Amino acid sequence: MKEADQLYKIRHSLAHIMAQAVQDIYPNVKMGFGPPVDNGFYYDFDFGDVKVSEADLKNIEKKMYKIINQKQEFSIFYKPLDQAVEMLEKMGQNYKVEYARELVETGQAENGELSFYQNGPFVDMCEGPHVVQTSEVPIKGFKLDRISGSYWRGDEKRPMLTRIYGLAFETEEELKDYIRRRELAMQRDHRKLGTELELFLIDDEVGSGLPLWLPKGNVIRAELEKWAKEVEFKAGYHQVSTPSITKSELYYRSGHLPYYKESMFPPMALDDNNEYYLRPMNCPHHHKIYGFRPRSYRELPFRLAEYGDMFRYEKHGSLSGLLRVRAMTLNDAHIYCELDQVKDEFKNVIGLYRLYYDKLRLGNFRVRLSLHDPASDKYVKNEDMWLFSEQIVRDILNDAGVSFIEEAGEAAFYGPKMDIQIKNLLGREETVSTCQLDFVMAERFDLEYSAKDGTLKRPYIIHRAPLSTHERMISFLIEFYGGAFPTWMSPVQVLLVPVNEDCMDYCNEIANTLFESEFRVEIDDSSDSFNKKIRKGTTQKIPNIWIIGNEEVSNRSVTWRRYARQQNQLKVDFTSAVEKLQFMRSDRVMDNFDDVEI
RNA sequence: GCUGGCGUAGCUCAGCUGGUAGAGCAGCUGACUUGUAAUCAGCAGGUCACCAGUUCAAAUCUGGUCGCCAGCUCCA
Repeated sequence: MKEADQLYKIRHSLAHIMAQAVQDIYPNVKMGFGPPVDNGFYYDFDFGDVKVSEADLKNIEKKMYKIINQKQEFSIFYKPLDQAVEMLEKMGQNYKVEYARELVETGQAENGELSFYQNGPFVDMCEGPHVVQTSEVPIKGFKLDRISGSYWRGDEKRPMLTRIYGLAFETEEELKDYIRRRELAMQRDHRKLGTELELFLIDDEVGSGLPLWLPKGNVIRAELEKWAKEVEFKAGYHQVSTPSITKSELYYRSGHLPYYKESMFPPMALDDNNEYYLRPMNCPHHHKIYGFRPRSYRELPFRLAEYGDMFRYEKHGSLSGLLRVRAMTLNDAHIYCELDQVKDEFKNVIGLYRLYYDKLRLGNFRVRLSLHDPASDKYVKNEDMWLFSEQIVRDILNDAGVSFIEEAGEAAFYGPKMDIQIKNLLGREETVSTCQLDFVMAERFDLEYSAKDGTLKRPYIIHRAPLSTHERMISFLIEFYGGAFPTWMSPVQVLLVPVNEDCMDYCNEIANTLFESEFRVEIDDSSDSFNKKIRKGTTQKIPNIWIIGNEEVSNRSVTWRRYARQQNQLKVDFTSAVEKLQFMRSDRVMDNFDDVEI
């Protein structure tokens, strides 16, 4: 959506019209920002002591219809700062005054003049553009959606305003279509599917953000771990295991205390006069393994991998299903290497990302080069090192042909990152995977190696987690696959459905054979009807249903009904059916997609 | 943590303006043994999130606590 687009103008104009309607109903309201966004627009208001809730939206909408029908024209005028401030103050718009001053101070106002848009009696400081007349706004193409809080200027220390979101499209059809799509998307919500498919559980008595993985959900974790271990073995990683708890000293050394304290659970005091913390990250433990004895350059790159459990104290309101949790297991590894190895190692990690993402068919992401912010005290103070290592990562990404955007203030406190950002089905964007270049911890932990020239040098450290945490990765996979996993990851790989009792012997024989080959197989020998069994297996999104009737018994075959291709069943003899299944497992075939043949 | 909303059986939900709870699915039992998405019947399931208060009477009204949802802040 570009500024010149009609849709942009419509949404932007609707924000004004909504503010106008709100001001009409609540004359003392103060306005914050009101921009167009992806699906519509929003406007932030300070209602003072008046409580406004979703029940009030209808009323505001009605007012908006009236304004639109009055065919008011949008006109622009300009004022220098002092006159603008005077006018805004007279209007009681103190938030706008603050912003006007800032625009002029930072030179964002052209010729020091601020632009205002007026339609009817309503005036708002604004860059535009807008539609010419309110009649251009499709009266059935918008709908006030929801209401929420939002800090002024996104700063939690400043007042909380009330944000009203509206949906807006060029036609009523598009609006309805959007709402329909959103409802459909809700069916794939990982929290809903997690319960329906018995993947995980979050229990109040255990605690918010502390998921319990049910037997079926744990299969998915186990399969990802198995895969990661194979891949990491081939890539020269060593697997290690370290405890989830540590003394505070480790975190004073690493700098997590105090840098990271607010994201950590409070310490446990024990009678040995030490404080113990649940670990929020695995890195320090791995650094200790590196530092266990003197290292030689011959050992580098030295790669330590662990699916490590971590615990972070996330603010209550930000927890969400498996997407944001307080206990998680990270596909973690640390690569200790020389400076001239950094490039190759980082590129190899990018190779791993590509392997995993291609296989899982995760294509809808963006890559972010996360840089430090010199103005923030969140980061280790060493500007030269920051610029140096940021340039290394930038060069690597360019060399590897990765397209990315750069963002300041998103780095880890100890180094720049390459982050993979994915949007979930509600449109919330999160970092799934991250790869970080660390120029700080080696010194903090006094990590060294004997270089070829006999001197002691500090290794560089690459932190990487291509498969993310199980929690976040699996939440994306559930939503992306709609709960239908490929055979190799699926909690139940084959469901046998006998047509009648005479088929049971053959069914049991098949089940035993598959079980002996360590396939997850079930027989539906319940007294349900045949149709019901098919339905049950399908709603559980089991990838393969094998139907066994008299015909299959007599020629030792199976009728193979794939979840992804329910209309195209295969008749396969038993021996080759097992062979196919073996291949689907060993090759990790993504048979949950209907373009995949088996 | 902040703003707003919500909280009834395992799940999805009904229960009008206060008169101490109901359905479908799931579960259990029995009958039916079925060729591609719900066979029939019966049984069992809830201190209506929790704690106070108002009232003769609270799932319903008020306050608080906890939890969930959306957004903000923060982050894998």
